[in-house]
Amino acid sequence: MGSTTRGSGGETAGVQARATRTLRSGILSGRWPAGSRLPAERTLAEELGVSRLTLRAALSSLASEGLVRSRRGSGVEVLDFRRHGSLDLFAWMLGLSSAETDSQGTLALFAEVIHLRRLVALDTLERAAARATEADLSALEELTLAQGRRLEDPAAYVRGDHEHQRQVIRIAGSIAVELLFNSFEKVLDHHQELELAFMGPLPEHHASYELVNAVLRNGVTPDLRTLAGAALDLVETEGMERVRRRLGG
Amino acid sequence: MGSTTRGSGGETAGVQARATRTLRSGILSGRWPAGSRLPAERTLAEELGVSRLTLRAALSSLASEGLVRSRRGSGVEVLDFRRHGSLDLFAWMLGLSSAETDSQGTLALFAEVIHLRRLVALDTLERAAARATEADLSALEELTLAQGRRLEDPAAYVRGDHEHQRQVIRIAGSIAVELLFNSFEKVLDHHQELELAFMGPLPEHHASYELVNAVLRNGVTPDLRTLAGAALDLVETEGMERVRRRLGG
DNA sequence: GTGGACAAATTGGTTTAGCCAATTTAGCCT
DNA sequence: AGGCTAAATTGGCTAAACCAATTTGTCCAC
Repeated sequence: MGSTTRGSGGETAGVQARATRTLRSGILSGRWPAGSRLPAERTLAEELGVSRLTLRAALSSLASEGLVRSRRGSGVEVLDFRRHGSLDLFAWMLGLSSAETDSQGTLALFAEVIHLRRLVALDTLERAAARATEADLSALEELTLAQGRRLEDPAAYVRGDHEHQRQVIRIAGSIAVELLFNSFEKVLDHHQELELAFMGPLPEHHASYELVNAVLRNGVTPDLRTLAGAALDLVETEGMERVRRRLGG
Repeated sequence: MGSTTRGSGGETAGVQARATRTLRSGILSGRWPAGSRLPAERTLAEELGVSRLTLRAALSSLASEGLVRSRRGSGVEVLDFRRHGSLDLFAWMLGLSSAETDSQGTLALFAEVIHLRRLVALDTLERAAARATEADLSALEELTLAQGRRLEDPAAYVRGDHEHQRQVIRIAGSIAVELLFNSFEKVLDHHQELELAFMGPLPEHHASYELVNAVLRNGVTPDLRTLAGAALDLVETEGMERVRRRLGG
């Protein structure tokens, strides 16, 4: 037909993606509390200014995220994301608290991810040390060298650091940990400035690669295990202190 | 038709759900390798015998699971789930390897989840011990009593055990760990018989609650920490041995 | 031949309209 | 009241069509 029935105002990218974000925010922020029911599809579609089918595609995504559950004839029930959600939700939750300049909430969520990462780090390092081949080790050292060339490009350095971590995880041979790391990465990607604050000065951070590579090459003795654990605790404490300063001012 | 997959994270038996499962299986099994492109929506819809819009709803779910990415004009790209997937995929991966009677793969995946759970268990227990109130403790003891009444109903016992674990996590106050636990639960729900094998005889398992509750009540000293860690390792080793026997015959 | 501009074909994105199926609700009969 | 039936509500799915971005093919100028 004639003129396009485009919604008023600027659209970002994708009507469906926008609807999904709106609904997800509404659920995570408690606007639609767990146990309640969303408005009927036809109503909700009109409220959001999208067609019913676009709305349904959005609901389909939310359902696979464990946020809602639809039952024919009954309606769309809002689930308790603490019981049914996955870690990927953290990225969105961080986005919310950040938008409201809720530095306390942001800090707490960020700290949880960092802590969880630390919990699996030592075990993963051990397993990697037990399985690393010579080719693995030289590949890691190549990544370390590449990181040295990115000291002036923080964004690239962070990406490279993730790649290094992923490589260690692959050597360790745990698909579960790698998938878990994907969730971490989504969170950290949304708050790169916080991760950079956590890392501290990049030259110092870059030096720490040598330590990791040495551990992987020489294996982990029980004594070294205790030592490495303490070192990781220290990294977490000092890093979060930097993040706190960055957020609190 | 199919067995009714109950509530929580499961999928109902609809046309869209079936299409989603088909596509997800195809991707996870490597039929459509990472980096390749799915057939055009119109083609794929006809192949699967669904309308294009139903197919799109399925693709929408897969996209939010990190399995595919569609770009207008270009097509639907299959992503590398090891780089973009979340832990929730484990439930489906286990479903696949089980269907092919691939007991080796099933065992490896199950072991990974158990191991990951053990990695966060001790830390969570410590945090819970540091924060538990009197009300928390009596609530846990109530759950323990309820478990005693379920010794003859394994399915109910497993659900109750998950509830107990979740309660400890809530006391510990970590949303991240609770969301992680949701992913564990999805996996374990799909293989309840393996979790029951892991647990061993229920009366013995039920006795172990007393230990956990005692630790929560008395706090965790450094000595106790080492001891509890060793105990958890033992539980993992013995439990997986039982699972291995169950699978291997 | 080579390179680039440009049109056509391909492909995902979205809307409208409508029918089917399960659930809920309201009213009726006993 | 209590229980059964029919209507209203609500999600599930399909069809046809058009828009927008990308890719591909073609043709012309050099």
